[in-house]
Amino acid sequence: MEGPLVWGRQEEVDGWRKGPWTSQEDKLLVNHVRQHGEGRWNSVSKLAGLKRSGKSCRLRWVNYLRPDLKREKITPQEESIIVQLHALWGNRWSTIARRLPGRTDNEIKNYWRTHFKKGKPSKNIERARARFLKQRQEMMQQQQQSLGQLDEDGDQPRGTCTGTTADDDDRGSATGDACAAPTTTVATEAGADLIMHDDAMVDCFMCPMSCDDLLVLHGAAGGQGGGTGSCCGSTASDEYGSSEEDCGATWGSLWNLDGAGEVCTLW
DNA sequence: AATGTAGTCAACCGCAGGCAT
DNA sequence: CATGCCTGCGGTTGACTACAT
Repeated sequence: MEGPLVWGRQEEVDGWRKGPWTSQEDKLLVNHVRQHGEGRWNSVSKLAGLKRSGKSCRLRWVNYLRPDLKREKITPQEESIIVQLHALWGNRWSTIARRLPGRTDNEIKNYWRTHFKKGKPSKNIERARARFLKQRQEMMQQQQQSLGQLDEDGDQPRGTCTGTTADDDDRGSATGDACAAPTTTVATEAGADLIMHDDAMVDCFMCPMSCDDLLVLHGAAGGQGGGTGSCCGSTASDEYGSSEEDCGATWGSLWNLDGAGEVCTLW
C-alpha cells in the first residue's frame, strides 16, 4: 500500500505509536528486516527507529510487508483448500495459512468470517464437516488395518508419511509423492460429493500438517488435464474459470448443497 | 443525491507456549 | 524449579468501500 491510510487516527500510548502504518514506517521496517532478518521484534523499535511495539512490527511484516505475499483475491481452489482444512482443523488459521503460500492467517480468517461464518452455510458446513470427519475416521481405521497387514509384508503403505517436514508442529510428517492416484468420493451434503485424490485423502487424514498434501491436492486440481502437482497457488487462477464452469459450482454452491445432488470434482 | 447496510481488511488485544536465565 | 520475556495465535474491533434503498 502506498502512503498512509487515512482511516483511523494515530495514537501514542506509552511511547508506542498505534494505528495505521505510514509508508515511512513501512520502509523502516522493511529495511530493518532486510538487514537483520525476521525475529527479535522487540528490538526492532530501537534498531529501526520505529515507535512501534514488537508485536505491531511483527504483525505488519507478516500480514502486509512480507515480499512473498499474494495480493490477488483468493481463488476457488484456495477456497476449497481453506474449507477442507477448516473442516479438519477448525479455526487454526495459521496452520491453514501455512498450506497456502502467500496467504496470511489474518487474510484467511477474514475471508472465512466474511464468506462462511455468517449466513446460510453454517449448518451445511457443520454437517459436511461432521461427515468429513467421520469419513476420516474410517479412513484412519482402514489405514491402521492395512498397516498391520503391510507390517507382515514388510512393505510400505501408500499414503503414509515417508518424509518429515521440518516446518511445523508436532503433527506430522509428510508424504512424498502422490502421482497417479485414483480419486475418492467424499460425500458431503445432500448428495453432493467432493472427489479427492486417494493419496491426498490419506495424507490429509494421516498427516494433516504436511505441505505436500496440498501439492497432491493441487495436482488433482490442476489435474483436469492430468497434471501431477503444480504447487499450491502457482497457477490456480488459470484454472479458475474453466473449472468453475465445468462443475457448475464453486464455492457458493458447494455449500449450498441442499437439493443439489451434483457431483463436483473440486480438485 | 442522501442515507443505510453489508462487506472488506488492517490492526489491536489478550492469552498461551516456548525458551532463556 | 520459578520467573520473566518473546513470539505466535485466535478473536475482535473499527474504519473505509461498495452496493442497495
